[in-house]
Amino acid sequence: MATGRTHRPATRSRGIPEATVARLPLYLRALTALSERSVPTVSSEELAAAAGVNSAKLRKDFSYLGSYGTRGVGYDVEYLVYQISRELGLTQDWPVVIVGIGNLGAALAGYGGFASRGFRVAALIDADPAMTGKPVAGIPVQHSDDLEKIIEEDGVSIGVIATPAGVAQQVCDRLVAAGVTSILNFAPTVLSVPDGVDVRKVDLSIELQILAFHEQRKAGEESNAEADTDADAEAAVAAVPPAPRGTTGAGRKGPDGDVPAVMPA
Amino acid sequence: MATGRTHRPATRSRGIPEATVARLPLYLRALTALSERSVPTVSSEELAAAAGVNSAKLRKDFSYLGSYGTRGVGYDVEYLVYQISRELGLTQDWPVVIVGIGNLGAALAGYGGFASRGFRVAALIDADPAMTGKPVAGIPVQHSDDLEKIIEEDGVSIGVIATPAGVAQQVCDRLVAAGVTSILNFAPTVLSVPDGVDVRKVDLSIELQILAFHEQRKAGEESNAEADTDADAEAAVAAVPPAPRGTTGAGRKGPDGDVPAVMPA
DNA sequence: CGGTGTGAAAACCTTCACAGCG
DNA sequence: CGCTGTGAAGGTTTTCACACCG
Repeated sequence: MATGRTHRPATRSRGIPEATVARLPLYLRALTALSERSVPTVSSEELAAAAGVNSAKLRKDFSYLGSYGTRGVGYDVEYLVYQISRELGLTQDWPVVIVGIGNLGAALAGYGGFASRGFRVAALIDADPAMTGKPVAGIPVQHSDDLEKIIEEDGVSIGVIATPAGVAQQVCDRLVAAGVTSILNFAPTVLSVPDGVDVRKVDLSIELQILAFHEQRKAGEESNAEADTDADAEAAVAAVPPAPRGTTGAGRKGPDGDVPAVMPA
Repeated sequence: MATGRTHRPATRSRGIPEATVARLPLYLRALTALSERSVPTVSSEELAAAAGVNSAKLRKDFSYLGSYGTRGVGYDVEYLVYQISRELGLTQDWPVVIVGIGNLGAALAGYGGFASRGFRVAALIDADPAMTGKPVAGIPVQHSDDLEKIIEEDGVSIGVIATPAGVAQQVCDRLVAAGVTSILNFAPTVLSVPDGVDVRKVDLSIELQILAFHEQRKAGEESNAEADTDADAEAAVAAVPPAPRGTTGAGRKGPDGDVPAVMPA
């Protein structure tokens, strides 16, 4: 997902796999819940269930961090919470700026999960002068003219972009120029950034589209239960093609149904 | 990510890899932009750049859909838009319900990307009676008592959960019982669902935590280029730890609280 | 020539299954 | 005994590099 540099060419063993890093927050959340209920230890099986993964994966993941469990017993909850927090860098707190205070920005500003886990909303920034000074989630919105100043003064290295797509790249450029090196992008655009800057994106409509894909698949399946869709697909091969422009003879697949109909322009 | 069943044990060739499916929406967006600018054709190189991936990957991805390009030329933009839309199931439109109309729910309701790409917000649902009837993004909020009725009447199969974590599972259960088979979950909880139901989750704080991890890594790197974080980490393991304990001594909660302050390397 | 489509290699991730420790 | 930690196997994804075609 990160557009910037490739993470760790894995010089030697110390590199924790990306896939594992992406799951650490999940484990952390589950552990925090256990900790709040004063549960002292937990087995890989139980923790895995709480985090929604399987236990072998969880143990493998933890093995990259070190040997923090006790055989025959499980993991010490408090201790693991601390180790994972440290690994994720959450024992220090990260000032974060949120740029673009529309509904989404406001939702983010008020999101409890931020403040609780090592992140501090250092500033809310919006380009609309009418917003300036208005408090959102208890924090007064500042005008984007001051973006650079805010970032430098607070030593902000993480920025969240919740602006319309049209201005996302220029906001991004300003953030990066001011010293931000990690960006969480909610705008539906591909951001380009220099090497060394990490970008992660969250795209609502992409997630829905992926669901739609699977949903469609289910719908197509429901007539015949098991070893099925194949015959279907194979059969359709020869039938469909609307031809890119010239010839029809070439194409391979072209699953269900017709061609024309929908699709705007 | 999907908690439900495993997607297609790949009985035969018809399965498009998950990783590819996840990128199709990206390509589609880039293509739509080109289409709006009336660009007739595009090469894998150009399109890959616009979508933020590399061209070999893009060609591989497209090869799973069929041979839709023209050698020496590239891809026909309109044609590809259509093919990908069809593959993703966007040529039909999907009614979607959004449950939980706080800031986030409101942001989702107003998100243009939904309506434009085959999704139709069929209903906004909230448990707060004070919200009932209030229009958000032009759509009147309905009370959650009517959830089942709404879903059945509109034939909704995709639900979005934007409620607080505490009620997410029960909302999920009701959605599923009423016939929803795909869920996009914004609440920071692991949902459990029966087989056949897909869940995707979007978690704001997880994304930030992943960024923090890389950010920390960068910070640790900048003094000495190579293996130093190693010694550091190794040392910390031996020195810091509050000991995996042998005496449970009940739980003190405060996660970060009592743990040694080390770390800032 | 320029650019697609694709086998084959490499990298990465997950799952299995069990040795070994507390 | 119960459960962790981990080599090894199996699967998936990415990348390479080049044959082949318009």
